[in-house]
Amino acid sequence: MGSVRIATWNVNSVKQRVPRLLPWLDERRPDVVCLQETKLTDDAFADLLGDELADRAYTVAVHGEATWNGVAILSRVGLDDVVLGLAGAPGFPHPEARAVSARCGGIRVVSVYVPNGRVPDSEHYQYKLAWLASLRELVAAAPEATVVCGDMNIAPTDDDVFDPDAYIGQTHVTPPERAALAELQALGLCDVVRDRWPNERVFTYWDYRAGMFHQDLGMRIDLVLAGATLAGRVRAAWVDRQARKGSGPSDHAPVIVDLDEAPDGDIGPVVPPPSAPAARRGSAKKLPQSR
DNA sequence: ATGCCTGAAGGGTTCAGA
Repeated sequence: MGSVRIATWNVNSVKQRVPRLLPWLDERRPDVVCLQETKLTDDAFADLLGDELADRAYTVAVHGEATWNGVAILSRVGLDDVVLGLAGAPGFPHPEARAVSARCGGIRVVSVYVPNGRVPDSEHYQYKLAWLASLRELVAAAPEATVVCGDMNIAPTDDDVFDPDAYIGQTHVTPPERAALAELQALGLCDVVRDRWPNERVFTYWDYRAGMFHQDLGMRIDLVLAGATLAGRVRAAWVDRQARKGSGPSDHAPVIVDLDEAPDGDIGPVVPPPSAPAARRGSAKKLPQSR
């Protein structure tokens, strides 16, 4: 197996994102792509993208539903042992399409869309925590060669939001959520983007409203969490901000990680991404307010 | 003061997102 490029992207409706997704695949040429918020049934996904993805040599594992949620894995380095959903995970009230995993090029890849939580201490927030506990159980079986990719809906630390004060009392930053994420990482998973950019301002999500992207007022909630044998192979790890620009973007940017070939080979030099994120903090700014 | 954008379903408006 040669080097492998793994990407994850919450596309916020694959149907709306086709004009951005296909050119992005052609430009970035990822080997494995984890998608979230596809918002399509599996049949609709196949009708919409089956031919386009086959033309690009991708095999696909989809786990979707109408209207909301939906995850997928695209791979051109093999795709087997597909598992739909998360065994034992709670529903709200019924199981939702928030996880799919497959073995791609010898790597156990998990694409996840963690529940939002809505409001701390709500039923949905409890659902989020319980769902994360189930995810931990799944990963615990074999964390070393596993990579969990997706929209975690948790900012790991205060450095992962543009202004911690703006998030007081909000989901995504509460101690129980961060503890659940830390427990997942305690299985041996590395947050490879933060490890690569320990002191940089790095976000993956910016609200559509109020010019938040233009001002770089965002959050880092889309993560690539790699098991030890994979984390040691990371050559590059970066957020593809270009995909958040222009017309008709998702509100999330893709995260791209390149792994060196051969687990027993030498680790190559760390190559910077095309554009390193700027090291600066935004001024105080309120969040767009909920109704 | 404000759901400030966007997407989806469904129906002329509402919910969800983070």
